[in-house]
Amino acid sequence: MLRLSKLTDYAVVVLVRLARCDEVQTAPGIATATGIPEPTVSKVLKALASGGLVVSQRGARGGYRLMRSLNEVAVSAVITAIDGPIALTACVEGSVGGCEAENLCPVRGRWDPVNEAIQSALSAITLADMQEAAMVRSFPLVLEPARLESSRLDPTRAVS
Amino acid sequence: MLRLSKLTDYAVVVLVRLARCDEVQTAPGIATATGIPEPTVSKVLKALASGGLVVSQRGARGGYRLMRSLNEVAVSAVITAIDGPIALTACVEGSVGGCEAENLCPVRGRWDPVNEAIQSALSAITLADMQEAAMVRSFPLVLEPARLESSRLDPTRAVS
DNA sequence: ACAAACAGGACCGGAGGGGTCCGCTTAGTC
DNA sequence: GACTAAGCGGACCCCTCCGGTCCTGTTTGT
Repeated sequence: MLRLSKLTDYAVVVLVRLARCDEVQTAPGIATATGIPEPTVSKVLKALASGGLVVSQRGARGGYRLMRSLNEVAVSAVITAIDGPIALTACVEGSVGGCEAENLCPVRGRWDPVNEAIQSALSAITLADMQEAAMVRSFPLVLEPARLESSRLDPTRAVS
Repeated sequence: MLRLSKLTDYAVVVLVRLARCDEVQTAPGIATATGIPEPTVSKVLKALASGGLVVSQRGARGGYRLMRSLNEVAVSAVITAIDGPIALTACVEGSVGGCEAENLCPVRGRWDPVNEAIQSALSAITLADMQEAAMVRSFPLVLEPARLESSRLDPTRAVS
């Protein structure tokens, strides 16, 4: 299913929310504004901060602020910040020298072109593009009358 | 991490193995040839058969045969056969009307362009491409002396 | 000094996937 | 026609990972 972690989804919401003004916004404030639980918002923001997508202001009256504007942030950057490096992992990931038949295994390196293709695809899409896509979905009555309803109820609204 | 299921990885190995000859090959035979446990090979082949990537011959002297040649099979087809539709799922997948703030939620539809980009990227790569990439990795001494070793030991050999 | 807010880690519960097994059906072979 | 090799479909378990929460610092404005 090529599942993307839900945290990454939250990250996009938080980043878009952060783009609404230039001043710092607190994690509790974003939580109430977006409906995402506060601890989760905090967790997401920490990851985004360490990923260089937002800057944090500690102490009282602190909060977070966008580092770059939305059209300068690629989706790949968000995914990398939340989920780590983008990779369709082959074999057992994280196990150092775990596969005993490494030399015989015909899989080694096989997914590299796929990884590169996905990487370039995700680098070409910015958060501004995603925001625009969401905007389109906000006016389904005009553009695509049947789409909102079907997509809301159909969990298989996948691309393929 | 954009994790891809290990079963899909196995599927590629199995398909490449199947491409070695036109005659039917049994699941136990492929299991011994690839080192993948026999029940798992069987499971993968079942999924590939229902996905139309291989055809099965039942009964004694039965087995599996490729439906199309490797350069006619896109990676997206394999992923779809094993893992289901390709989608970076937003919100809670499978829950019908689970999100109570659907109209307010700014996420709805946001990932659509990303899904489409990934879909097109995966459709452009065939198993023949992956096989070729694996072949390059088979001669690291000539092409890239340091690559085999580093990639073998480094679980973070991701694209980004 | 106090309080508000971030930082960093520990922790837990549930869902999903890897992997296995079993009974059934099909179809060559002797 | 019986036997057997092989696929078919499903049930099942265990383990890992992720979502989500919490707690204890540390920083900094008031």
